[in-house]
Amino acid sequence: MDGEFTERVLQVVERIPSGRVLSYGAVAALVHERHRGLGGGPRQVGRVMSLYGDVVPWWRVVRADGRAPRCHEATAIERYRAEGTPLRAGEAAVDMRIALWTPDR
DNA sequence: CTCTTGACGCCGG
DNA sequence: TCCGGCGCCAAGA
Repeated sequence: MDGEFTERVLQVVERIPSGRVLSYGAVAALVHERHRGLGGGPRQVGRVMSLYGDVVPWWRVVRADGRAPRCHEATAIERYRAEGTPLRAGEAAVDMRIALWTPDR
């Protein structure tokens, strides 16, 4: 791949269950939590997704307010409908209070 | 070395 | 809801 940070990010995203999501910030926090000292914030997670997102369920990583990643809303929404991800009524955004994944452990 | 750019986040207006 | 501003930080130019 590219670096350890990239690998850790992809690992986390890979484990997000169908129908659930994580925000960019949450992914960054998880990586940081499991590997103290390994830098990288939400923006770096977004960078990893733009480069290697095609090998993981990238649509399960959304912005903090539940909206899908920029310029990929259409495809993401399709996936949400396909896997039954809870959406906010009348909006093209995930209902974070229900869909936010909390990895056990 | 100094900008500029992002699949971002948060607060305020 | 839609801005604008600031923080963030790696990668390019």
